[in-house]
Amino acid sequence: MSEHNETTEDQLIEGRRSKHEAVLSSGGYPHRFDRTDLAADLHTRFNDLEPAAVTDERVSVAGRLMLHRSFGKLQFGTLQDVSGTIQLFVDRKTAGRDVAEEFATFDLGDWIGAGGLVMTTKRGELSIKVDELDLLQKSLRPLPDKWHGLHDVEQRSRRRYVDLIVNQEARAVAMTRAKIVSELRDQFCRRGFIEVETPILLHQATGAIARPFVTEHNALDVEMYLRIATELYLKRLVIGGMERVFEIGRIFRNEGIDATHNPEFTMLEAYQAFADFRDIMELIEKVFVGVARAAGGGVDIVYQGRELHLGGPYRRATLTELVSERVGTEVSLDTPVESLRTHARDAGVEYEDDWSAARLLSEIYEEAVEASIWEPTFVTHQPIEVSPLSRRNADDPRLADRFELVIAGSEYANAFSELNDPDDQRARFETQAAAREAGDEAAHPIDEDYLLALEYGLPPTGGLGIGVDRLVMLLTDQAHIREVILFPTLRPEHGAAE
RNA sequence: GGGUCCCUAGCUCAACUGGCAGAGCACCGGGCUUUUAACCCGUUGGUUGUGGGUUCGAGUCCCACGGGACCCA
Repeated sequence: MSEHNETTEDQLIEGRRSKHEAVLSSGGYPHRFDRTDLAADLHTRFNDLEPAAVTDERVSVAGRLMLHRSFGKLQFGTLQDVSGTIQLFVDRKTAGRDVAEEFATFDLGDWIGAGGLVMTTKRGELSIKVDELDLLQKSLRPLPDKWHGLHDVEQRSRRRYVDLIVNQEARAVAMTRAKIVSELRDQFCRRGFIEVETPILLHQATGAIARPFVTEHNALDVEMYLRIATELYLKRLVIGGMERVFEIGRIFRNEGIDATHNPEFTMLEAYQAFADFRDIMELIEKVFVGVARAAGGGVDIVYQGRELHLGGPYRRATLTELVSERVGTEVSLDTPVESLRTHARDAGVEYEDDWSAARLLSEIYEEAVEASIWEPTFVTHQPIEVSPLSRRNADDPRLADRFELVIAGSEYANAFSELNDPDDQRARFETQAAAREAGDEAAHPIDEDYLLALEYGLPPTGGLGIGVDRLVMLLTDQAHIREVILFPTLRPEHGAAE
């Protein structure tokens, strides 16, 4: 058909485009297509069909043409739909010349619809004996290598649609993520939690210790911030009497990008009135078991080549216990700072001279302990200094009734008995504000409106936050967050504007 | 922010210490009635990320820029 045989990308596109234009000038593409079956359903339904069988079952399927094999008068195609693949069998003799010739003009990647009888080949491959074909939409661009697919990590992220077309793994992760999120929602709804939506665009970024994205509202002529947590709004709702609330939402933190951080990520936060942090531990154990099952792997999984057990109960250990284990001797907030400095040094942890015992302990934990925890562990009773929104422990007010759930060396959940004393909360905010004054941009600002709300009374409440992306990584055995986010944040492709 | 490495055909990858840019897939042409990444035969396809420099000669060496990967902070 073409007089020149050039095959740069433009020319590959040109060949497809001329077929496309031929379709347009002869009436165009169908606006819809009646499909009777998904590929996967056909495989289930005709599982028992013996080789070389032809049924009288007429079906129609639709999807993308992924492979094409031609034998002169016989053609085979692999059609991929959302559920999987099914083979198309085109016999010039039975399908007719028109159908056979049309099929031969299709390019890999084209969206097609096909109708015919269900059959199996001599080798037993379930197929459709095609006698009707529709080209639903041409793909003007060639697909990546049919065997190697698309490997380039950057292109897989930038053109996720291509990744999804050619890489089965990418599709599986996306599907599993959807199941996980759906199961999370279900787990909380089933327990009487009400799903809510709180603002993303705020006058103050509160509820966590992180740098926000800044934007502006034109009509109000004010600077605004994208939320860094949903925490304080959800607690306002508990104050309002919505005793159990949760939100699964996008959170934005203006920080670096690495294997476990994307500037926008998904967090689930839930708050339960009349519960404390110990109740929340039990809740999380149940939720994680349910979610692991929904993800299809069960509670005993393998993450990055190593076994991991998500069936509870999980180990509970205080932060000071874990640090004591690490340094080989009993330490606590009462250990002299000198001695903690020595332990820090021995553990290779750098510190500043003005750090308190609390700060030294949490630093040793973060730098020298957390990464070595493998099986799920509730690390409890963080110092108050690093927990500005947590309730104090009744026995030792220097500690928070708080925990982090650590699995495979990273944090999957953060939870606590919520601080509901408005005066203590004000004092904590003021401490944070002082740190902010001293140059710590990420320190928590004072949220006067939240303090006002607290004065109306927050009942004793347990709350939690779960990093959904990391949970998906865990359950899909992915080492990088970009693999579980369909469109991860990237630099603009052709350099930054300006 | 610091360090190391990578960018070659649409895709996946080659090209010894600087010496004629190549293969497989895809595409195009031919053959083939049960293939499974079909196979066989024959073509075609390149501003080696961009811009400079060194050199008789640069994919290869140097500099800058763009994008990416990994490690560290």
